[in-house]
Amino acid sequence: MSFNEYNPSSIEKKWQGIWEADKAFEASADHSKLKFFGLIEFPYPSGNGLHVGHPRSNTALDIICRKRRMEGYNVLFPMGWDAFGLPTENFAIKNQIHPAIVTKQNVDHFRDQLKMLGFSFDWSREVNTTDPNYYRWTQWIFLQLFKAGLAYKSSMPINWCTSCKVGLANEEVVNGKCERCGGEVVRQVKSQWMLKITDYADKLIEGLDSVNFIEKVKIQQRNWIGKSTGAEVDFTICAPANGENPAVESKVTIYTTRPDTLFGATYMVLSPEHKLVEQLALYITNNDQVLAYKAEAARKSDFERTEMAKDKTGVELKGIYAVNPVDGRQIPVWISDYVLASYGTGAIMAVPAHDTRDYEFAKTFGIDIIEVVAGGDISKEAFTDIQEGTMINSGFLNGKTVAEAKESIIAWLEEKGIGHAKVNFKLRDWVFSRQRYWGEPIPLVYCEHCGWVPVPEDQLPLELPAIEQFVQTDDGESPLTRCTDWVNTTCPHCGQPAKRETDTMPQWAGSSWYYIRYADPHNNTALADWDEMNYWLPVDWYNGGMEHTTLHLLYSRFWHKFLYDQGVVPTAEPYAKRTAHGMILGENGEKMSKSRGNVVNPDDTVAEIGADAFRTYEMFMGAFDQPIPWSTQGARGCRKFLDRVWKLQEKMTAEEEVSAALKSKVHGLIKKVSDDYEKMKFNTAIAAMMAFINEAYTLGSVSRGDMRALLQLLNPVAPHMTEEIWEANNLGAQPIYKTAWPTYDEAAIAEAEVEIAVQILGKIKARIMVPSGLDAAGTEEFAKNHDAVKELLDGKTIVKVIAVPGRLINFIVR
RNA sequence: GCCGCCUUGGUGGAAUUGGCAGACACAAGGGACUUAAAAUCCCUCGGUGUAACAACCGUACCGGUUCAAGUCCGGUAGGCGGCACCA
Repeated sequence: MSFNEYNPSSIEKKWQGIWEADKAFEASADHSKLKFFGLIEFPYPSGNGLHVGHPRSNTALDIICRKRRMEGYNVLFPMGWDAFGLPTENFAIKNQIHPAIVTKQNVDHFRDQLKMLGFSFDWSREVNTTDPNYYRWTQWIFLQLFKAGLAYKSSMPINWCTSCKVGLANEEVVNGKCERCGGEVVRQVKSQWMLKITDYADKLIEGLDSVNFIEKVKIQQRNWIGKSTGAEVDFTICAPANGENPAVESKVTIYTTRPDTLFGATYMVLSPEHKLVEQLALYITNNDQVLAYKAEAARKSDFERTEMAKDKTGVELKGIYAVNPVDGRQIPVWISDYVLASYGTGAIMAVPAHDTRDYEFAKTFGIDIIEVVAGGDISKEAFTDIQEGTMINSGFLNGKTVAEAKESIIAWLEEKGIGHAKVNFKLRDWVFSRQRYWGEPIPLVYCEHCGWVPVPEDQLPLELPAIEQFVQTDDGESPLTRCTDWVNTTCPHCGQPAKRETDTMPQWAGSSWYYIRYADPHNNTALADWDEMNYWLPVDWYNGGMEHTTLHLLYSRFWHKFLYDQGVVPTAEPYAKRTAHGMILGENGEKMSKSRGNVVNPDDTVAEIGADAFRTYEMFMGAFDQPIPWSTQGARGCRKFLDRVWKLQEKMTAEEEVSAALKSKVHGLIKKVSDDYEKMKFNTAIAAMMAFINEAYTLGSVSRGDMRALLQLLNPVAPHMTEEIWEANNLGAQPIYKTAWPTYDEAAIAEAEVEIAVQILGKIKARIMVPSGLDAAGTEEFAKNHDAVKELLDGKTIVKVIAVPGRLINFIVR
């Protein structure tokens, strides 16, 4: 019998055709079967096409899903397109093409590339966020948020990208620059739609306890939400500062996490934007200075503010003072931009002895430092330890620990009615407006009489009007404002003339719920049928990039939890399990980018070594969760491995069963590969298969049974060539993907003999073969009677023996 | 500054979680086949050392626990990621 050369391109096309014709990977409607919903982040179809990073995540979950199907699960492994967004719109502006056309071209290209790689996606459930039948439900969800009071319009200062001319969420600002274009971000007051994600802060933290996310993701989400417990305390502010009876008294509430240090508060700081600064302007004797400082602070971008974090600046509000409520002491009031208007109450009590920032500030401006927790050396630095230390100089708190003092002072404040325990979060509400064309229109109408009125649900989708000019207006408004035919409408409530909202939703909108749509992608009456959601949700395994931890992953958890509270979805969490892949770097070890010229194109690699070898290398190159540089040579090595698998056909005997010579190896391999796939240790699974192949070549032959096991195990990684070998040699009536995942017999794994190390005083002196299955006593007995060991122990007195069955024996001698 | 992770041959990485460090590859060197090259196959491949063994050293560095440490504990240095004046 002679064999053809391994020719990936024809084999891969052939099997992709068969899978498509057979609808091999479509999820079944049979809800009686156990389900498995595997998900990878659907890509943004950029004009550059797929890069080698995409297939890392895709192949990993493709392996898991192919294995699950063979294990008998009803598997849903869908794919779609997160297609709204800026790059497409910018490309459209530059080239005078409608973004919808660009999107279609890009999607077609991406789809071809993904199909080329042989992923077992259920293409019948493909979704596209720019499809009106899809974004109809994105709009519908927004309306539910609006009706529930979680969407509001606000003219708070927002992050404004000077280059994209678009408002950004906090999450989209990286080092003071726009996450997308790298442009300068400044604070600008704009009227924007906001979503109250802060209402879900606690639920988003608590929910983490119920899901199986990698720890890193949980930690990052918790830090981002930034829950802190402390107290709000009312201080009285008096003016003028001279005279026995102040003309004005007003109340300022401060937030602190250290109410225990109240006796150490020697001054107060307001953020420059604090409203009291304006209200008391009349009494502030150095108001010119104050106004100048405010103007300077406002001019600084957030980035500049952070850059200057080390040097504390500020201005004392002369002419007024605050009263420390705990002892009636008069303390000065300052404004400084180290106090943020957007966190807590925008005002703090400053305790320089026990807060590093306050300490720096006090040192700079020569303000009193009063130690109230003993244990540090406040002449050198602030003492901020809360575990150690005893209260001093603190009246009724003296002698208590920090924790005890906290409790007492809060009780005292509550009794006096001037303070209470308070929880704060770093998480900010989500800026949901974009002054852009290529996004979902926000389905609201503004009516002079009725205010903001939702577009009636039966009128959804509210489609994007066809326009020709996609650039923003000169004052940074959405291009939709030019489309007066569309903007001018009637109020759905009172019927009078009204205007549509021209802002669109951010890219995160469509991706916040797409996994739900996969359960029932063609539904025209609901975002998905309840029974379908009830069967498929939650997503059993979601793999993606760490960069989405505080963006997409948090946003979609928020939407899901809201929908759950509304009774729209059946589960409290969207994703049962979350894993993350490491980034693939260029061959020079740097991040792949066009400007660095180190981008590897999957098309070229697949043309050279085939999709199966490409997939194998993506999984073999290193630990799945670590960043790894690409190596063209390494990829070729994986092709060599598949060549050797291919040529193993020539070494196949007529024996149908697993061969006696390889029996323990085959069973061991089944166990190893099965376990490793589940742990995403694809590199060691493939290494084990390579070792098995090497063993088979050394032996000179394999049985048909040996080959079956190997091909089944390798199939999820290299699905095309394994099917081809299987079919060409009639190894089964069914293709591999319809066979059951191989099982192993634990007893069969054991070899007759195993090599163990013999140590004397912990140093390896010899290696001996011992019968397998011996316990510690048996191993010791056997070893002591072994000639080589006898020789080693000759003339020595054994003090102690440690035997680890199957591994080693250690003689402690004198 | 805070939180988290990491550091093993020339390179990517293994090591059943405390039990034979360097699996499996890549690169390199040598050999076979070939007129030659490619492909393929075989051998060598942490360091010192030896004719070859032996022996000794070796998982960033210093110290500790243990019969036994890449793995656990304490400290130091370097790198990566996230947050960053959040009171």
